[in-house]
Amino acid sequence: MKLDKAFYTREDVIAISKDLLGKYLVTYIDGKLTSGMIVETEAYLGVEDKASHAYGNRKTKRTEPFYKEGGIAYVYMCYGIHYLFNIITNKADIPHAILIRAVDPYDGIDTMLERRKKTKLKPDLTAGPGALSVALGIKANHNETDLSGNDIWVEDRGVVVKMNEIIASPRVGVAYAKEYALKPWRFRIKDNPYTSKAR
DNA sequence: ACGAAGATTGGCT
DNA sequence: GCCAATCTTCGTC
Repeated sequence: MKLDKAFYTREDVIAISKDLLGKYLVTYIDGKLTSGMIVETEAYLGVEDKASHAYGNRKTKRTEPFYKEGGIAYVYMCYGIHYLFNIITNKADIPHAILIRAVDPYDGIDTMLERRKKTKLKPDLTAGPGALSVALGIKANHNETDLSGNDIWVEDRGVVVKMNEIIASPRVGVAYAKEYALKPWRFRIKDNPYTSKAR
């Protein structure tokens, strides 16, 4: 069943990041249903987190979604090429976000292969935030999409991920964030082949 | 196999 | 201008 608003508006973004592991990210875009089980997430703690776009309550056009109530998508372009899909959490004006880094393909694998211009199902189909967005058809116009709508949502399909199957590690690509670069706010499911390269 | 570089937009120093 | 929450391609070993 679809996760409701109450799931996203909780205050503990780290707990939500862990809870999202094993849930299914589903999109219905361009008339095609695609989905995958979330296997890797990263928490961004907003105001106090130097790696976050919303560090220090930074407010720009780009960061506007951060200040809305949890349960919407934040899609932004990185390196001018890739769209990264994030979920905004917590209440309005508290800029927490969770980056979805990898999913394990489930529904609509043919569609995902087509979008990624691949012919064979390999672990790189949806490993990595940029690849995942392409596979699921997520683009810039999906920024601020309400996750209780019918375009993008997250479902609980009864998969249980045990605590000892969750690996916490430092985030990548955020060395500039000083002490926050080392915080173990990246979560993945142990031994899942779709998590992006181990570090 | 692995490492280096390129693509390209937005926001900050 | 420069750098970023990245991925792919190309060159070399």
